[in-house]
Amino acid sequence: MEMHQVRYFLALSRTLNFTRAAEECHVAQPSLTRAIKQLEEELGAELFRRERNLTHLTEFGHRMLPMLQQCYDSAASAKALASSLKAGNVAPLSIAISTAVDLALLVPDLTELMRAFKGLELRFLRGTREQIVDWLKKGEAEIAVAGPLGESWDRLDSWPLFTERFSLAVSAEHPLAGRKSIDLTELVKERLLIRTYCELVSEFIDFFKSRQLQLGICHKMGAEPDLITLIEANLGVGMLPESTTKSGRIRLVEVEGVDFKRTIYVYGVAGRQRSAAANALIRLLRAGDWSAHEAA
Amino acid sequence: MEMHQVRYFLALSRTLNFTRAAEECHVAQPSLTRAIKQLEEELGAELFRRERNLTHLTEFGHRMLPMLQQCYDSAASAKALASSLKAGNVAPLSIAISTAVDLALLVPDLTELMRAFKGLELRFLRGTREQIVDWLKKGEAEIAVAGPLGESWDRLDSWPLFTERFSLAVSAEHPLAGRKSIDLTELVKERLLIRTYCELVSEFIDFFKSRQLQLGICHKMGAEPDLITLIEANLGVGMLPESTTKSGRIRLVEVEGVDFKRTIYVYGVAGRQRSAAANALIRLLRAGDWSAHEAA
DNA sequence: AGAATTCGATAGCCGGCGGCTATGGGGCGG
DNA sequence: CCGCCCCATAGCCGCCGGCTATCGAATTCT
Repeated sequence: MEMHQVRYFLALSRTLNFTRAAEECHVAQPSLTRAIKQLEEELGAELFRRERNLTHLTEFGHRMLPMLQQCYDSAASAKALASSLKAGNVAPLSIAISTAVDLALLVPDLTELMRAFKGLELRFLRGTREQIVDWLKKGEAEIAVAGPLGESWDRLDSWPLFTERFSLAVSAEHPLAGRKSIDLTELVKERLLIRTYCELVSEFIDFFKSRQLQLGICHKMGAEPDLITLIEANLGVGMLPESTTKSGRIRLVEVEGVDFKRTIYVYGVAGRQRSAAANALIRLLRAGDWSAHEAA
Repeated sequence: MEMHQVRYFLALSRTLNFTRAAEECHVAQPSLTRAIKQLEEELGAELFRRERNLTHLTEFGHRMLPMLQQCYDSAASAKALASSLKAGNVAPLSIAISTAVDLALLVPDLTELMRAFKGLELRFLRGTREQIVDWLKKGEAEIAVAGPLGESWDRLDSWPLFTERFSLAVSAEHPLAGRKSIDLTELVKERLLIRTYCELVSEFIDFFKSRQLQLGICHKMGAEPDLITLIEANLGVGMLPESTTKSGRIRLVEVEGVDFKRTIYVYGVAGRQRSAAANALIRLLRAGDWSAHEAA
């Protein structure tokens, strides 16, 4: 079954006249006649009853009409959507963001971006390092914002934005809440909430091992807001990057002897064309003022 | 946009590998490559991002996928339905029946027909003489059962079934109910219900005119059951063919001097192939025993 | 009745398009 | 480093869908 046969069939089912249907399709009448014949042969039954001025669809043709109509319509709407996409340029911008990065960091630049690209549609993908690299590879995300993604893929274009310190976050009701700083050994006694989604989590664990320190009971958290909730409820404490938005019911405490830092990067894929919006966002992020978070 | 391009596109969007998609479609890889290129050119944007083992749909390709899938699916289901129709032979039989003919007349033969053609689907069209001829012309009905359709179309194949008399039907409460026969002049004083849908209605009117008789107030009825209802309610009387099914609350009275008859025919269209079921029904009807209705 | 018109089918020609093979080039893995 | 995998390109060939011309039959007009 070929598309032109479907087109001719639909025209003929409207006009019920081979000559006029052919005109409508801008072909000669014998071409249309032959196409209909072929279609009938392929389907195994007559579609039309030819009777000069009484030509009409057979019962069989009647049954075929809706499906062939749908076939043609969906092809037509595909073309229509294609040209509307090209005209309106409504290509959405997909951004992968590490679960360990606070979206609030991007808000000012996203606001600016939306001002520049009216009607731009954003799509946010949240996940771990592995997922982010996968999304970039498969083109499901055009750019990504995350901590270090390692050497997992050499086609990553990366631009550092800023480097920030971690510090201990505790509930306002927590015994340590009033302290300005504590010692590393004090931390071990606490119920520490592990940010399993953090790019540096394995380095973090290794850090304790290298100091011969045994961590106590830890909850493994899968999302930053969940972690914040538990800290607020005083069910644990957590080492949080300073850029993370924290509520008023949380206090920050410096931990002596821990000089843990992370760098946030914006990533793209080398050798892959990016949309104008994606390039603009990269430019905005790189030009942004990150001094509020920058470690001394 | 051609069907093979759509087919190749769908295969490629599954495999994400030009070589394997080509194998799936049983064509050489360059053929598929070219087809995809053409499709992309027609739609005005790239459908795939070619990256060896990371080849994937672009955002644009993602948007096109559902519609092209639907396009292909509906073509496929058209073919599927076609072969299932051919195998199961479930072509419905469309029968046009005059509003003036009681369906009960056909019931015995229809019962027999259904026994012979298990799973046969019937479609009944009810209408006036003009509608019936139109349905036959346009192929919307394969056969028809009605009174005389006139010389309106010379391609009508017609077979008479029986000829029957008309007589006067009145309510059991009507003054004439007890009478065996009345004179034509008595009829004129009654409120006569006119069967506008009857093939013989104009002949009927002409009959009165030719006798110089002025009809009184008449209701114009559009359907036989409505007419029966009004007679039962004693809101009028009607000249009904004897084959019409009447309830127990209706009495028949002969009208002297009126020898009005109608013949019921089964019709087909000359030079048009009929389904086996249609031919069988014609045969059944012609072979039927109509003596119960036949005028003396 | 005869002429003109309409409508679909047929015959036959031609060019383009979709099929193929062979091959190139570039990136990835052993 | 070699070989393989994957896609693109070049170029050839045969089919298929386009066309014109024409016919036959049925319908309409004169």
